[in-house]
Amino acid sequence: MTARRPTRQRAALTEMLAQIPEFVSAQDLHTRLAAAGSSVGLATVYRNLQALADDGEVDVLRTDTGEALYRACRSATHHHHVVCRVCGRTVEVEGPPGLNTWSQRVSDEHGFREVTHTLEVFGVCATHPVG
Amino acid sequence: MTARRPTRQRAALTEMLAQIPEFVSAQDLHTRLAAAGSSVGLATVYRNLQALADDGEVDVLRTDTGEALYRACRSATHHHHVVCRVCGRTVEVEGPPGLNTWSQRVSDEHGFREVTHTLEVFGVCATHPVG
DNA sequence: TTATGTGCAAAGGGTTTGCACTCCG
DNA sequence: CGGAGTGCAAACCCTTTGCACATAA
Repeated sequence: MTARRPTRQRAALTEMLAQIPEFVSAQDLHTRLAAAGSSVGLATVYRNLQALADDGEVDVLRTDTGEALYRACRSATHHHHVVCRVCGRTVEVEGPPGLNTWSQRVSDEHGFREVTHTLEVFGVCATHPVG
Repeated sequence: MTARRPTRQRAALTEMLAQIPEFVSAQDLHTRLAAAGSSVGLATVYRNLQALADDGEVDVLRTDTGEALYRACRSATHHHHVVCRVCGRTVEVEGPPGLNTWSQRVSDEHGFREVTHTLEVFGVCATHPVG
C-alpha cells in the first residue's frame, strides 16, 4: 500500500466525487472542478482517479465506446448498473438470482479459477425523447 | 440492412478471422493479414469489423484498457464468454437462465428502453500455475 | 456507369508521460 | 532539504474520417 500525501487537488477531487451520484468521465470531472473554482490539472485528475481505483475507493466502469467512468463507491456489496448511454445516468441494481452460482459453474466446467465477472446494462433513460 | 459487396479485402479478413480461435484486436488482425501476404488497409479492417459486428457476425469485447477485440462468432445465438486474464483464451458459454428477463425488468423499473447488456466472466485458465 | 469499398494520411478523442516546479513531511 | 504530487504540453494509442481512386453490379 502506497502512502498518499494529502493535497488540495486530491481533496477537491474526492470531495467532488462524493457529491456526484452518477458515473462521470475524467474529463467531465475535470470540467466540474474548474467550474467549481477548484481547478485541477487534467493529468492530475487521471492520476488520482487511477490511484483511487487501485485502492478500491472508486468504482470504474467502461462504456461500450471504451471510455472510463468513475464514481465514488456507494454500497460495499457487489452490484450492477443500468447506464443511460445518452446522459450517463446510472441506477444501481442487484444482479439476477443465481448469477454467482452460474459464473462459478461455467468457470469450473472449463478449468478457470480466480473468477470475477462484469455485468452491465445499457439503455436510454426516460428523460430522452424516442428517436 | 445494407447490402455488402464482396471484395478481396473482405474475403481475406473473414477468412483470417475464421482461423483465429481467440479474440484479436483490429491492429493485430491488420498485421496478420499483411504477414499472410493479403495486405488490407487498417481503415478497411476497422470498417469491415464494424460492419461485421453490426451484422452480428463477429463478437466484440472490450478489454479493461478500452481496446476492442474481435472474434468470429462460434454460435449464432446470444452468448457470453469466460476469458483468461493471463493468456486471453476464451470459452463461449450460455448466459444464466433468466438473464434477458432480468435485464428487461430492471430497465423497465427505471424507465430505460433500447436495452442491451454485457456479461463477461474473467478468470485464470488451467494452463497457468497457481500463484 | 454509379454507388459502394478501399487506401492513405490526417484528424480525433481519451489517456499517459516527460520534465520542471511546488509543496508536504 | 528530499521526494511525492502537480501542471502543462507533447506524446501515445486506438479509432474514425475526408477525399481521391478502384471496383463490383
